[in-house]
Amino acid sequence: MRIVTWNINGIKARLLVVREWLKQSKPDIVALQEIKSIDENFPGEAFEELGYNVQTHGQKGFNGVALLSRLPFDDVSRQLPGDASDTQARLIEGCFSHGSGSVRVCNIYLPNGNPVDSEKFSYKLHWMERLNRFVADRLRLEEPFVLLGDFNLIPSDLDCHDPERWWGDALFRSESLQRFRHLANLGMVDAVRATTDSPSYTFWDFQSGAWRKNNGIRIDHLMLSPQAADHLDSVTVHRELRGWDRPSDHVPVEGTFDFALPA
DNA sequence: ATGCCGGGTACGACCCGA
Repeated sequence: MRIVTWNINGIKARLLVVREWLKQSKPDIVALQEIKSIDENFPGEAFEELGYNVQTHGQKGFNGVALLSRLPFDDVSRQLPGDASDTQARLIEGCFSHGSGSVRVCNIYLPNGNPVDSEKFSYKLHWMERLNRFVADRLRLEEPFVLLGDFNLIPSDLDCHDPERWWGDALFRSESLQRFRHLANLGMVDAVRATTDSPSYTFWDFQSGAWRKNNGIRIDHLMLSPQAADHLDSVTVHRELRGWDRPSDHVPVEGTFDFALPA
């Protein structure tokens, strides 16, 4: 089973590119972030035509996440628990059966948090604390659980072309990293770092020729429960898509799992 | 280079992203 995360930076602007890649690559489950669309305007039929079931958690103008799946949804939930006043659409989770069991896939668009002297940064830190409590609950289920998406977080110097330039940014500073590392301490495995020591950037800014200079960062992640990590075969960062016409600034990151085999 | 691009809303600039 192939499970993908991809921040598409606007479904309206990216529909042709996303459809073309899905036709070529045919992944099983796709987690999209920054759809920048309300549910009613999301072009679900364009993906149903390609064989996908579609669930969205949209918002006008900004944010918004969606799940596409060849497998039917057994269950869907939206919003991160822990703050009823939070109206930003940043999480959607689906459960799927695959013959020999089930997998839970949680798609997140973690807040950026800049500038760090604003309430945006405290919102990010509180969001991460809520996420950690949510993941701790999920891990008690002791089932295959894939937490994936745009984490807006650079895990280490290795994940950054120019660490000195980024250090201190909301994506790469101690308060953010401390909360991200808590996920690993709970037992969640970074799928890319479990399988490679190469930098594996997932984002290159539109500005300043960042792609041409390979001035990238790794901020889109698949984090796996032990029961999911035991079935991980490989991870692919589809960096070639950054060179397509009208690309997103992020590229798809894909995990391949063999859920047919016993752990 | 805390906005150089690119996308959103809405139709003229302004907000937002990482």
